[in-house]
Amino acid sequence: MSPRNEEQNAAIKDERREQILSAGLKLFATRGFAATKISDVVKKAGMSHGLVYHYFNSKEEIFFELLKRAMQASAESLLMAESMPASPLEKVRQIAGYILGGIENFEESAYYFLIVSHASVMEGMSEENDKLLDESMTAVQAMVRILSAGQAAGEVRDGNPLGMAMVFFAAIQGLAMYKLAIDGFKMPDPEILVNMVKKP
Amino acid sequence: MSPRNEEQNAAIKDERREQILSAGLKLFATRGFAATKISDVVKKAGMSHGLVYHYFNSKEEIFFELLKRAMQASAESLLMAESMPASPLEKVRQIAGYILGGIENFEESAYYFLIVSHASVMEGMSEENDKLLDESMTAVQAMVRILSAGQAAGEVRDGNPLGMAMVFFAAIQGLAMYKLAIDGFKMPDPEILVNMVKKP
DNA sequence: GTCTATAAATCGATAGAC
DNA sequence: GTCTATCGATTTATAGAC
Repeated sequence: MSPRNEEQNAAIKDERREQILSAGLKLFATRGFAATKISDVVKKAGMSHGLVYHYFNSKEEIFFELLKRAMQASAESLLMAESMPASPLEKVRQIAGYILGGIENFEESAYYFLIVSHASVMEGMSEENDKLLDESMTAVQAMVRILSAGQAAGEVRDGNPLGMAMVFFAAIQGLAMYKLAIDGFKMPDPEILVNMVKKP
Repeated sequence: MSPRNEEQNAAIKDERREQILSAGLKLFATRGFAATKISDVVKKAGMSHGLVYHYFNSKEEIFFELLKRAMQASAESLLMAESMPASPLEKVRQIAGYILGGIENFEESAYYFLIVSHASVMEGMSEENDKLLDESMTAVQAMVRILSAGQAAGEVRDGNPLGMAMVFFAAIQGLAMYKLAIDGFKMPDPEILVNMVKKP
């Protein structure tokens, strides 16, 4: 029988890593870092204890990789929405609809939002973690730019755009939490978030 | 030397319990239940390991007592605001200002909000815990009544009052998290939350 | 590459002295 | 009422066989 070549090994390696990350995503999101046991990840990923440590050096490393992806995903989707050909208020509407829709349908996005939430309140983590958290401001800054443009266009209320952006994301994080915590919770109309910033 | 009487013992007992609860409040709020070690509580409360277990039977019992207080406090303050002689929209304004002000000044209220957040995403806890969580709907229901009255009075936007109430509380929970997580974070203008429900 | 068995460290909780 | 010492269970991480 022929030995596996390097490409096949690399493919297996990627697949196993994704299995672990996929299992970790849901567990870390719903239970938090400390409350998630490696044995939970092992069980959900359907592999042995030792194999997880063959692909990741520690529990924190798994969480850290997920956090990195969460940051990148949120920053990218915000920057993409910002670059769309639409009015500022319409961009806000699209962003709200996109994110709340993703959470409602239990897509990965909901879990990623909660990963960020948990990371925010974790203290004493690696310096790299804190560095990543700073990057989370990319999405906030994009929203601030959109709201400022909306104010210039007379579509968005007067007031501090940063304050509005923070309330916007705070509400989304809180709603993501409710979605996981409250059985049968239905996401509210995204237009409620739009109304918050829409000029009367 | 005279022995302590029962009243003095009861006073000591109350004081020690409060020390433990006060330490636990901040730790559970900022780190979550699983990530908070009894040794952390011991250190912060300034007493021995064994003494904590003299006053509480388990780590969960400490958390549970705090959750009970959090639920009662939020329900009471909402019901009190509801009974005030003011227009529905003005009640919303007062509630938003009161809660955000409390969080801004790092009063206990911020920690209590996060206790509820953590309890929401904890699974496999005691049945009593779940029962308490149901009671958290008292505050939501009060807000729904206020918003409905506001709609009848033409002060509040049309739309599902429950959805607005959930976004309202979700935003507050998210902001409480930011306050603890982000160094130097300033609470936004409560009027942003009022704008969300105010009829144009 | 994958698994089982186990080491090493941590943590919640208890026992018993003062 | 309070403390120190320790048990017992759990959990992260590693070692070594296949």
